[in-house]
Amino acid sequence: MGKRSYGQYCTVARALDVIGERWTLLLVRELLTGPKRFKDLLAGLPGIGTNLLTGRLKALEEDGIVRRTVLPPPAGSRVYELTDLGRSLEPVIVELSRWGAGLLGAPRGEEDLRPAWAAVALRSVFDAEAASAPKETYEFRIDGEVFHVRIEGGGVEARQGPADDPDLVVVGATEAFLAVAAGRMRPEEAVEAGSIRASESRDDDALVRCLEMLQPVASGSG
Amino acid sequence: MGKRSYGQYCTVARALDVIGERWTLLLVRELLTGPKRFKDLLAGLPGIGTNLLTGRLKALEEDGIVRRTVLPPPAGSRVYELTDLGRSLEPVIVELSRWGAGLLGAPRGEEDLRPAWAAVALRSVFDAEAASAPKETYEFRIDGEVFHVRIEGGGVEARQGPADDPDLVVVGATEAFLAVAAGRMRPEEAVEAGSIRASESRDDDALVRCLEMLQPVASGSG
DNA sequence: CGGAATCCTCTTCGATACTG
DNA sequence: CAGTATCGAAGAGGATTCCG
Repeated sequence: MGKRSYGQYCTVARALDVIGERWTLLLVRELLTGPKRFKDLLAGLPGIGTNLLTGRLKALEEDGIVRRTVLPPPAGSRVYELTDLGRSLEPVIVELSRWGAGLLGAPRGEEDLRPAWAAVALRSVFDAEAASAPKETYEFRIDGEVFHVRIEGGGVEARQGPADDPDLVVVGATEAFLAVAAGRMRPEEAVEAGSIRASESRDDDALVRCLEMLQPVASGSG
Repeated sequence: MGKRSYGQYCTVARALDVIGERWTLLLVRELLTGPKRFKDLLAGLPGIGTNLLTGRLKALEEDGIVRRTVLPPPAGSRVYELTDLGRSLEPVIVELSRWGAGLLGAPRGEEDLRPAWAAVALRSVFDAEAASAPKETYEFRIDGEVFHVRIEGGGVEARQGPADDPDLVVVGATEAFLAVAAGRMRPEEAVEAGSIRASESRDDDALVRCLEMLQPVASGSG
């Protein structure tokens, strides 16, 4: 069966023909921070069901957005990762994240909460400020999971795993990072309250610079 | 019945909870160029069905993205328009459009084709170059429908209707504009082939500047 | 463990017809 | 025109099972 299409010769419609179905962009979000195994994806997409995940992955593979690979030893696990075309969806996710940040109030009852989602939100906040930022690398330890954000040449990369030689290591809870990224809490508040703290820092200014980049969102988004 | 939600405390998921359903972002695309009546929306979203359009509009109204208004006299028609929150979705549409441009080949058999979609695609191309651009206004007459693009202070606005005092008026066919916006055809080619032409211009350089802004995409997107 | 396939129920979609 | 009502078709989603 051919997939459903809007049947419009339009750039936006064509994009949505490919990545507009339910779960698809969240699947891309999961892969944005690095390759993932099938069961990792299942865990990051609560409620999707194995059949649907299989179907989406197959469609994305056919469209050249996702690729199956085997991780180098000693891992050796079969994983899914984004192709270049898939990674070029990053600006879409970033804008969605920035828009969604304004709608994100307090967690509702029984809503899932994962460290990786805070990493994506942080990435979209830094993205807005990266143009005027110096080259810098931050490591985030969010509820035990480790990510790093590299800011360089106006671009931003957020990936899972530790950074080598980070300028700053920040430790905190998922909800605190999300509250800051969504502009619900000023970064200094979070630091003062102890829900976010610098654990290692190359120089004292690194934390200040990091917080300054997170700052504009708090005031900017209405 | 509450609407379906991913149930994730995540900025991206929250955005998709609101605008992730089928047709919703295309509906926003339609309103991006200005207020529209119900039947205009139906015409711009072939295949949607009246019940679904009604439902989507109602949901968007409840979420503060769309507002019902009456156009000032002599029009006096009931229309739907974007709120500020709705308009802030523009970056999302722009990025989707830029991503989709790379996938947009030649029109497939029986695909719909509307002038307004070319206007949206043009807007997303200009958006990338607006930061370094001077203040300028272009009027586009696409298969008889009139739009204008205003570039000012790094921002871009694309709306339906004529511009007052445009620096340049460009006339052409929908498909030609889309081919250029998608990078399938270099702007000078389109001009040489006569499928796009300047009908009025404040100075001779206006067309050159306009084409230069359209140029980088042709080479940039694979 | 990593997935694919099946079954069943529910919701949503999409097209048409109908009403204020 | 601007919607509501209706109904068959398609997709979502949860459980379970099978296979390598």
